Amino acid sequence: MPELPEVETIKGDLQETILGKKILKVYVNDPRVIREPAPLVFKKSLEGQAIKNILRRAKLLVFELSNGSFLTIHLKMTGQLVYPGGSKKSRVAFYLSGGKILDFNDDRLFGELRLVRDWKKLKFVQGLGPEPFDLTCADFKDMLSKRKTEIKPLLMDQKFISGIGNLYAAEILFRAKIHPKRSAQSLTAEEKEALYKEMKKVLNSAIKHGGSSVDDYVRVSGKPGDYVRYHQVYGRGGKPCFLCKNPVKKITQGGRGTYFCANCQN
DNA sequence: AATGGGACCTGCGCGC
DNA sequence: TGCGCGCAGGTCCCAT
Repeated sequence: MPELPEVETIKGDLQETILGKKILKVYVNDPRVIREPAPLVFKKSLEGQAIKNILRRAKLLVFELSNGSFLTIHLKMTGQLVYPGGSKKSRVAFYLSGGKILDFNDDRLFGELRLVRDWKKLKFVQGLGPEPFDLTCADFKDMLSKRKTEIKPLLMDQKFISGIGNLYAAEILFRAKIHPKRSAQSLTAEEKEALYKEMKKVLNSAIKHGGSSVDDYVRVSGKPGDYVRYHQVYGRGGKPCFLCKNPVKKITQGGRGTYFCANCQN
């Protein structure tokens, strides 16, 4: 599940491999992933464009093209970008200058590709909350004080703060020793500060280790990210907590699985 | 504002 | 061996 660290890793990988290359041909093998414009227009408009820049906002990748338009890619759950590619299973194949192929793979077809004039005008982008690394601790504390909702779903709310998903919300809360069902505004000043610090630490460390390869996520090279070995709770239901040895619990919050240690997180 | 559910999808692991 | 089922979670959308 690509979250901020995975998408940031992919951005870096792409910058090292395909930045400046020209898109010669686009093969849309499954039109369902092309959200706008119509798949044939998407293909024809992209062909001939060079990739001038690659950005990330929240979990969205943005390619700036030579004619000033933007290709946006949201990997959602199972999307992958692989280079050099050439898989028969690719949903979209981009033939690049230099003779190699960039594959967009996506088993579950949740991914979304768009070609737009101005990516910042996308409704999804307009609704995004601040990037975790753009926030001061004071801002963050203030934002938390105004919300009564449970802290874990709130961390995953892209309108509140952008880039954190189910996996990193669990890991951050464990390290901050905060129970996932606590109301945001019930947190003490110390807890809010711990949450802010651990949020940045976890995200930075995950980026440094190339993200977490659970399920389908791989780096652009096809190799896994390394951060799974630092996971404390995610995916460890029933296994002993690394700190206190009590079994890690799994509950459902907002329809999503939440892993936590009921002894260490209060 | 908050909360809960369904929808979009497919691959996987489970029980039988 | 194979079948049916539930589950995985990012985002949108609707209902309450």
